[in-house]
Amino acid sequence: MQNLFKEVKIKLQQALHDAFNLDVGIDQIEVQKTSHQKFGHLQTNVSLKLSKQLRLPPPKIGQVLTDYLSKDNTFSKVEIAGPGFINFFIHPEFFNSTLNQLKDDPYLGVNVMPSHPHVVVDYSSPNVAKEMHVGHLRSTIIGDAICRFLTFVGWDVIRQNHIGDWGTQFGMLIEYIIQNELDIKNENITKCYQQAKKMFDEDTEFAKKAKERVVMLQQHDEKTHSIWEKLVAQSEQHFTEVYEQLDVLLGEADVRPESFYNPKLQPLIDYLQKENISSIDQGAKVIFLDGFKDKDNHPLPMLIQKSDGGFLYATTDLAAIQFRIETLKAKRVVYCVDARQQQHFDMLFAAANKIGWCDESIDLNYALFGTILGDDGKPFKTRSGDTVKLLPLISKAIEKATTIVSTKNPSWDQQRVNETARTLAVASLKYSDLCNDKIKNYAFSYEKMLSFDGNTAPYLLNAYVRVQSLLRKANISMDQALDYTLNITEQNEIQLAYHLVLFSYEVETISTSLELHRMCHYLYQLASLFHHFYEHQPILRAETNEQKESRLCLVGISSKILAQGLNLLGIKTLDHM
RNA sequence: GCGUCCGUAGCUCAGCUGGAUAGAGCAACAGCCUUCUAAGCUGUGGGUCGCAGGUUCGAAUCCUGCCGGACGUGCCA
Repeated sequence: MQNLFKEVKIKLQQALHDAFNLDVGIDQIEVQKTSHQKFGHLQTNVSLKLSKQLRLPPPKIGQVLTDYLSKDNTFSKVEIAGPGFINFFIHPEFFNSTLNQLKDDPYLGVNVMPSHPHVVVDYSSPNVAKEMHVGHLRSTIIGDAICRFLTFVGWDVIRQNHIGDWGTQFGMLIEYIIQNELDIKNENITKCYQQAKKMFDEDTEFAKKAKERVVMLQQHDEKTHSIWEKLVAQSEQHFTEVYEQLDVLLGEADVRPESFYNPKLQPLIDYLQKENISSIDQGAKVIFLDGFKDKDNHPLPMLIQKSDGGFLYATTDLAAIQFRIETLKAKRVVYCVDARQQQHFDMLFAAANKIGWCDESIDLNYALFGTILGDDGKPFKTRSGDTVKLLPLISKAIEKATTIVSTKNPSWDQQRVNETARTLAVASLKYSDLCNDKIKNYAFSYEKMLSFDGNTAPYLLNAYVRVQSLLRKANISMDQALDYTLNITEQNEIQLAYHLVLFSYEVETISTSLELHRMCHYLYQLASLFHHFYEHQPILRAETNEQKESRLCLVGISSKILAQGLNLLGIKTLDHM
């Protein structure tokens, strides 16, 4: 099924050919939504664009095209307007037939890729021996939604959780644990880590031992390695708990930690040296890349091995990108990372190109996001200035949602309240993060995200709940509603139907651009149009049975698309609230 | 200094590859529940799109230069 824009473009292409003997590429024809209902549904500016080429004034071109296209029964009206726009009014019959087809399509009109190329999505990436905190929230939520979109349109998605489980910090932590004879099962590892860090900075003797411990870890010293393994296992348990709480897809199979790449680093460095891709500068091994400058305007290289022989995060990222391209056969790689890392990844991609791992057919990209801010406009912290841990943050959202749900439904038992509140809280956390352009910083607020007014998860879920309630009252399932024949006639039915037809276009656009907030705005608009329709058209009390069935069908399609859209964002729906 | 990103209503934000009179929500005010969940709907007020040029039939959008803010800028990640 073509999306509506493309369908109209093809018609225009044909019209230009027939009327002016002019062949124009489909990509050069612009068709867009009108800015105003009174201008119809779609408009094109081709007559303005082609005026010079055809050596005719825009209104003249517009008139010819309008006469030609008026015969097409897709449109109820085609008119020229303003300086030469052509406005298209779509015939309700078109919406009826399109939606009657779409309702049985599991992909809801979305064009699914015929082949299933591999895409690697790198996201979440917490660190072992540290609790997950607010800094991991956006990567986890955004990455999860991206995976869901890409899977839906046909990519073979390979999730990669690049866990930080290696490096000097483990030397000091393990040394601290051994010296104090601690059993890590009974310890707060975050506190141990802070203590170890403090000693490392203050006590030179301890620092020396910690550095020796790093070497022992790398050499697989049995005692050292077994403590490390326990630390990793304990942390992974914590990560799993967070992922379950957030309903994200990440599991143990998606973990590919830094330590996995460790054996590959020295051979990689040797290879790059041998091939003269890297060089030695100021005692360190580096790759010089065009276009990167330091603060003195000198060439800024990517540092891949320190002068003491140690590796850096660029080294591991380099090994990882090679693995993803060569072993995982990725045709596309998406890094869901903080915008502050942009330059690092620009260098990484440039290096991958320079080394020759990828050609133009491989799309290396990032989904950059801004910082979560508190009420004060500064990075979100606790009152005492500490980083906000994820589990308490989720708990607090659930707690606030519980109050809201139990107030509204005093007769519900505790379990029902808890389950509903959990879904509502997680939906709110995710939606408030996803609904703004991700490159921008955003202000975190429990009150706003849990509000039923405006562009929020509760508002959308409520629209869905009203639909479910309606279907219960009609005593039919959603599938039964979809079996009815759609036959819309009223203005607010047409507005809603028009919006529903555009779902496929939105999904396809987002799968390329990764502008997840577009889906939020699409769904918000869908919910508004639905509420509008619901308030103004009787459904169960429609005048005729045919009208009632048509409206139930429209309700069914609306709810199906609403649920699918939310699902792509990683948000679960509710039947009652 | 250089680089990246951001600047749209009092507040939080949309505005896609340039298109007609720049849109939502919150907050403020005024209406609508014997009638499908009023956690909803309807209406009113509120703007030199940071500033100045340029390109264009046409600029919030593209280009250049400023102003303001955030971040980055070789041995942390």
